[in-house]
Amino acid sequence: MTKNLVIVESPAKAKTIEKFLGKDYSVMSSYGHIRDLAKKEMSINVDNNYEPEYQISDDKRKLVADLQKAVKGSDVVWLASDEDREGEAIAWHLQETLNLKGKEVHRIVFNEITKTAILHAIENPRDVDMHLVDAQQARRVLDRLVGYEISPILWSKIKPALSAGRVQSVAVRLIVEREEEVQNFERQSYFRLTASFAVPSENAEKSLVTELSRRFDTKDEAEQFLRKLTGKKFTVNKVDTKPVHRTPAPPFTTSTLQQDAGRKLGFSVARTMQIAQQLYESGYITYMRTDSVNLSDYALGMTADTVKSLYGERFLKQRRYTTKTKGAQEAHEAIRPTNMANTTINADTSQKRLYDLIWKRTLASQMSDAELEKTTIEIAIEGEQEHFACTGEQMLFEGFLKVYMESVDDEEPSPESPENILPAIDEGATLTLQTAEAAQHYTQHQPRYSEASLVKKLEDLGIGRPSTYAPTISTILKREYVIKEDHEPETVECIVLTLDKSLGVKVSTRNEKYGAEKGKLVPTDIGTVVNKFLLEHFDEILDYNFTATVEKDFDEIATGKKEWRKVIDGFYQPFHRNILSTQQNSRRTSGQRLLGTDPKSGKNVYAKIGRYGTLVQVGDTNSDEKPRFASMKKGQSIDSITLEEAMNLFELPRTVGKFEDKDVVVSVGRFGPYVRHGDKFYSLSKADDPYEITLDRCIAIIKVKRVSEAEKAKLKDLYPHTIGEYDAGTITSNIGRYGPYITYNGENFRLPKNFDPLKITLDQAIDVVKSSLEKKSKSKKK
DNA sequence: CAGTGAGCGAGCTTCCGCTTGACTT
Repeated sequence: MTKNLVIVESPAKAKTIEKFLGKDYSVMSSYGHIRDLAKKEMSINVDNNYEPEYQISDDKRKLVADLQKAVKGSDVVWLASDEDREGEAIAWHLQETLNLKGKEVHRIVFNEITKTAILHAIENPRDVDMHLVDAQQARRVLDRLVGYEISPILWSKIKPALSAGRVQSVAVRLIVEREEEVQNFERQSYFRLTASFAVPSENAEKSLVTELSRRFDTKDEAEQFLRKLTGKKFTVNKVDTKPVHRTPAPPFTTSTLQQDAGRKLGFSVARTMQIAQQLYESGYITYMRTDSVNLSDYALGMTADTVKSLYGERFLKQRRYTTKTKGAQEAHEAIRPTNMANTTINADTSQKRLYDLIWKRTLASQMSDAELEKTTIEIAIEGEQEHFACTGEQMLFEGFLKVYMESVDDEEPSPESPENILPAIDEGATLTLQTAEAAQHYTQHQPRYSEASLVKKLEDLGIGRPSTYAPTISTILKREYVIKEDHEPETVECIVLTLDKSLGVKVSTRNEKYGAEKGKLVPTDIGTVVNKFLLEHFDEILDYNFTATVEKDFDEIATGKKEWRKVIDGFYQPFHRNILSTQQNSRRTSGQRLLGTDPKSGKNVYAKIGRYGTLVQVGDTNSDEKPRFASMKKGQSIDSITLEEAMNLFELPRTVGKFEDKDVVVSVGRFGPYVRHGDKFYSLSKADDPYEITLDRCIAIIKVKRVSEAEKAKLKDLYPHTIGEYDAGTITSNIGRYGPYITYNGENFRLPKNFDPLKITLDQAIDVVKSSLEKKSKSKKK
């Protein structure tokens, strides 16, 4: 009997596939890449034709040993990693690493996890495609060269531990440039003229709210026009009705799921991915890292059945979507429920909500267009070129809108509500003007990027992959290139001109709110300075088209038209010369700004980036006397800090007084504001201001901390608490860093939430031990 | 855990893309 070993990338996939194949097949997972360039150094031998030095990743050693063992006991090995560049490389690394000599080795691919697809794949094996592997090697080597050669320049020229890369540096650039636009934006005022007309109808009079076809720049123009309306004749000169269709959005990809979950559920990109992972592992949805909008035949059939049974044939329209995304690799299907018959699932609230979104989007993608009737009414004004107009929509057939409406980003106008029915009206009818007003409005700046809209932009540029969108955001946040910020709305007084039949034009004001934004990405000083430095010296890498350009080369490597080492050499030679000259010739950059002179000493005061963050400095660096330094507070920035604010920073550390014969000193440290009393430190609460806090308040803080410490010490005396004796010895309870736990026979078991570690009975404790041991043995079997 | 920032020099930091599991006190 032939023994077969199939290796896939994901363990959840392995589990599913194992069911489809017979006893002769065992399926294991590689958990993604098993080998990579060593982390420590460049690990690319530039002088030896860019030979990469690969190393089994630390966390994969045991796995590789297990795989090797499995290979030994098999006759045929099937490398079934994903059908894309990275998947091909994984297959090759497996081939290189596992001892496959004497074994029959095949490369197989399937992008649909069904029995038919897998059996078909096994009947059509091939060899590892070295051209595709080389394209991946080129990608990997390029990214390492860029990241590991530019980053050290930043350490020496700006600040240690900074980083640069093909993806992250462009992400930061987008955010910096958007912020510049926002800061340079000057809002323009304009006047919108609206009027309502009485429309006679059977029962009661109805109103028709319309807007003038022209907007005015100034109040005078608006007022003039408004005045002209009195006594004019208004005639309906056009009632235009035409059918419109709306088409559903394609099924979710990683990027569109992140966007929709962000807008509709308020999830961060990372949270969406975490919950999607849980849904995937529970078998509720297909793979969540994908750039494909494609649905398998199986999924199409299943979704069609669901549409028919829930809404009937009339609502069904089968559609196949094709991707327009740059550089998409489409190794997986779109994100969809594994079983459309699961209209809802048994899970926690977040999982349910995300699943619901995926289910609805999938269903809607296979439903009929919504059919609407769009009506435009135009009302001519006697003797004027301008006219009033309004549009309405009436739903004739809901179609997919029955289940799902795609949300849009805040940069786009929100979709009109599908139902806005206008009163019946005839062309040529004369209408009576009810009210008219001209209201001032202001133009608004472009919205700042949210996590999800940044992902969308990166995807449009072809930068980054589904598996890296979330990590990229966390990297630029971790480096403190950008922060997430809320922006309070600004209240602006707007002029409102109302036409009053007897009195003419009445002037009043109305407050409007502008510029409110939540959870948007904003660059920090470091982000801005690093971006400027990179643009000045490495504009090629920061170019929005850099990735697209190198991807073309990678494609040519993949088709065998180019040799990967030559492509890399063509890039590296000039790049490395630039690295050397930048290191040699560029000056240290600190983003320094002169704020003014210290009123006391007359010395210069600067704001700049230092080794540990942004700071203010009094006195010149090269003068005889050592300058004084103070760290900036959270929320302050080089661009916006004033001289006065800067000088205030020097009031710390501040001696507030004496307590028990020891100095009480207030300051701000690495971990926030604190009080020091002798050699003991006490954190200040958020409400306490280190510049204002009194001695009494400091003493109170010290005393409270002492009491709580004493209580903790007392509590500690109670532990370890003896619960009782069992088979192998005493069971005790304790409280550790991660909450209450019990110890038995040298092993620790976490205590479920509803148990009090001091009151738990012996029987309950034994239960906890037993059930934990059961769980452990189960997971071991897996 | 609660400093620092110049300069000296040790030793450290860093990329993108593929995948999940951790198990402490």
